Amino acid sequence: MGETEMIAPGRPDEVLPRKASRETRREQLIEATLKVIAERGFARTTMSDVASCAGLSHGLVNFHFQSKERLFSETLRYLSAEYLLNWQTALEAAGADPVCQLDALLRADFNEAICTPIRLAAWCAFWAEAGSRPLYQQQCGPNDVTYSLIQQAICSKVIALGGYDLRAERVARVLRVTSEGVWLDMLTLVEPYSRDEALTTLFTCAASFFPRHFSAAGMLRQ
Amino acid sequence: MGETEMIAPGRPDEVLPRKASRETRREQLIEATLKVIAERGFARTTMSDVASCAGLSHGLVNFHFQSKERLFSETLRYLSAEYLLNWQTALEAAGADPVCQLDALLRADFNEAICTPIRLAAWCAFWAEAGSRPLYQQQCGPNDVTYSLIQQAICSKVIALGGYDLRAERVARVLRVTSEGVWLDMLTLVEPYSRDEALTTLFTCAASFFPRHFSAAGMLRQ
DNA sequence: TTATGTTGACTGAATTGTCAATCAGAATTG
DNA sequence: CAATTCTGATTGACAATTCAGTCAACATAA
Repeated sequence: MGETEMIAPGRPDEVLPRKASRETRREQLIEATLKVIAERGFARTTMSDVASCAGLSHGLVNFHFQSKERLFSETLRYLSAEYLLNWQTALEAAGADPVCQLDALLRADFNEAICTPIRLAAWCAFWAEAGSRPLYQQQCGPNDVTYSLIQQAICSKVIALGGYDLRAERVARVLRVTSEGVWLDMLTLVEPYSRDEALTTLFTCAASFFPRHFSAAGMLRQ
Repeated sequence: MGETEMIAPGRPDEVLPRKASRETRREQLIEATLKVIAERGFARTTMSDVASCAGLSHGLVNFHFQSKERLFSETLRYLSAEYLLNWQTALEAAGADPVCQLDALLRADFNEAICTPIRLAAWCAFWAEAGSRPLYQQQCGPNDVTYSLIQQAICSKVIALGGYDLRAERVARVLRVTSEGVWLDMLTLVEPYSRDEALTTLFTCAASFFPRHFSAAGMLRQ
């Protein structure tokens, strides 16, 4: 009887039932993929690594995803969707004030849930492959464009509101790449700084564009 | 006389002598490695790809470099040294004025010789592997630290000179990551902008920190 | 029973690193 | 100046390994 497959009670997240639903397994394997990419790099990530990281057998990966290519593709889609949901949720919670919205958007990138070493490394790995495979553009192109447009629109409003003499497109671009850049620092620097310092750096940048609305600590009370 | 070594006139760089010196071959193979990494991505770069891209046989790669790992290591060292030389040369030519120095440093990253699609893609590939291998820190760590310190020192001088109320460390960091970020954009964006627009974006950032010394077009005449 | 998730051994293909044979060019000699 | 030797770069076949993808057998929940 079930004796052989006794699941230790009290850790439902660690030990999954022997047979899990399709969606559960897929997500489990995708999380394992992110982990392995972060630990071993894209080039040395094998299907067996992913399977054993998830505590499953090799064959299952090809059962749930049809190929390695698809596994990576779905992993990127997952990462991109998560990122999208994160900033859109933050934005909705910020209300109608453009300054609050920009503040929320900038903070969103440093949310504990998505600004983790594993996710940072995975993002960078996918960026690196962007040039040689259509994968990145396919999965992230539209999301990236949406993000840029929204951010630019918000910057436009802040510029109009404060009477600043700035080009929204470039300001938005600087803020976006600064955010990406401090992420990268956490990967490449020998002595990385904290997430707090990263966020402060980003706000230092925002404050220099919008000195009457932001400081290095974030938005100013109006 | 040298008759036997007649190189077809007009293309001394294309047709190499059948037997070339150690250094020449190594450089040729490293350039091929950069090209292949850019075209096919790190994960799908094989020794045979590199060899055939250089127009040489497979075995030669292992003859000149001992292993694939070493080939990548030497390639990164080459890239890093080239980058170092580029900004140091630009800095020396800029003279003693801190504003001129900062202008030169920012422009250096967009030098035609090093800001090419191939090199951009290769850098990003190495960044992606930075987390999982000691390779990046070994080859680039010291150079990166040197760059940061110099840039920070120059920013300090500009801040003092102009009486700005800014923290040099963070300003330098923002400028550095903005430069990296617009590089990345050229790789990941569906419709990348020009190198000119990239440089203008960087100067927009500098101008917001140092409005009395920089504009979106570069340093201002004093 | 039946559906379907799961396993692990197996296969074929790709790839890294090795090596003996080859060959171009420089040095040496006649 | 030509013939010869010598050095070391170059080649391509080969062995050993690794890995993606397949599949028949098995397990489990309904």
